Amino acid sequence: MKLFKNGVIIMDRRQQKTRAAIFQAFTALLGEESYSRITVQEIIDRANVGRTTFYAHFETKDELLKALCENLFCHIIASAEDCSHTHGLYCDGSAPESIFCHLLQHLKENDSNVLGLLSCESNEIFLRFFKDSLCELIRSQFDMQKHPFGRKVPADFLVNHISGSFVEMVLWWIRGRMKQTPEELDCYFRSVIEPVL
Amino acid sequence: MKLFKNGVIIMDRRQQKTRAAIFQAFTALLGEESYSRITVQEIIDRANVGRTTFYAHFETKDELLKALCENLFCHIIASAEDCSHTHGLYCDGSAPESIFCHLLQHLKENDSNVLGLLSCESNEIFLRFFKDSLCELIRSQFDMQKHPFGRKVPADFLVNHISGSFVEMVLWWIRGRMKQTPEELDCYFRSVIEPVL
DNA sequence: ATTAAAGAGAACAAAATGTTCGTTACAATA
DNA sequence: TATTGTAACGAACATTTTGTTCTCTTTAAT
Repeated sequence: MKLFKNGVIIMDRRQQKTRAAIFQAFTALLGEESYSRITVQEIIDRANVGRTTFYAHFETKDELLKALCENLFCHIIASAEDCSHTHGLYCDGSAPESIFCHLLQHLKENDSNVLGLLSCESNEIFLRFFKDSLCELIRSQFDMQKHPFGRKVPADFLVNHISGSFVEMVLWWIRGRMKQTPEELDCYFRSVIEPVL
Repeated sequence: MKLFKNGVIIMDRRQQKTRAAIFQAFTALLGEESYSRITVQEIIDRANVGRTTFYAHFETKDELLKALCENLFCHIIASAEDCSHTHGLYCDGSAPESIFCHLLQHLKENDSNVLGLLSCESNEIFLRFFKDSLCELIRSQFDMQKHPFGRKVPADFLVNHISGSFVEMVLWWIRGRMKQTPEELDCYFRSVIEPVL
């Protein structure tokens, strides 16, 4: 099914196409009904691929979901990592280009319809995935810093607090139809996070 | 199916039993496999009720889930509401009996196995439900208070931030095998929340 | 003791799952 | 360009799950 070359996975152009078609169909369906109600039949009908083809790519619906998550967040997190290398987490209070602002802007652009998935009926799954990625990102940046709360509160707790708050904020933003700009949101976030950094 | 008396629902003792049996079986199954993999057949086998009986109580598996959530959190939130009436949200910084500490202690006691559900594979569903209940509770307490952030950050944002942070903390606590006492956790939470109140 | 309702259990159609074929179409090589 | 491997097709299939419809029995409330 998959060919390996120099350690990286090379995909047949056909595979890429069907994979993309399945992802797209699945994403669209998630906007229409809850995850548990979506059937493989619906997916392959919309994606216009054969039944066998689907099962050749994904063992189950759950696997498809997982693969979609990985696809989605690896991009957004990678670009945030890039950003954090040059600017750091929140070292200087006045940095206009924080990771968080960067992430929010990235979300606003909404490539590959992350927002659609984060606001669909079954968004909890994506939220958890998003948060897990975020935790890793923040942790890698965090232990570099010395924080005054060092003894009072464990660093692990703080990493979770920051990631969790951010994800919950994004959810709040989306549910409120995204009336605020990324910059406004970033300002809110700094207000509640910087006092504890 | 259901009899009404003075506006409240009165249940036949038989109904109560089967309902309880179904809830219990469902809860146990959620600890063993993911929600999407659980079948109605498994539930009725474990609960030892007939197929017809199940569908007389719940239209779908999703409805059962929803009913379970409502059952779970109405108790825990009601007792927290009680507590908040006497002590307020976080008015005085040294109150040993905050809503949050109360909630954590309540969770620690773990009646009706809330912790099991919050740590099972499909816990996202319960988390959202928990957070929604919490948001309402905090909102009802919050707008009574005057907070210094009044202009800088919307109250709505703060309510979401507090509820969200709390839920994320509980999740972190459970995932870390609950090594901290409710009092320790409450202390952590105050450290990150009181600066923004 | 009477009555109304709930559960058991079997049987059923319809839908969804997951697998196995042989055949066709295409993509990456030489 | 010809060759070769393999992805996709599609039809057919057994199996599982769903949701409904019966009849009959048991139980709770009064």
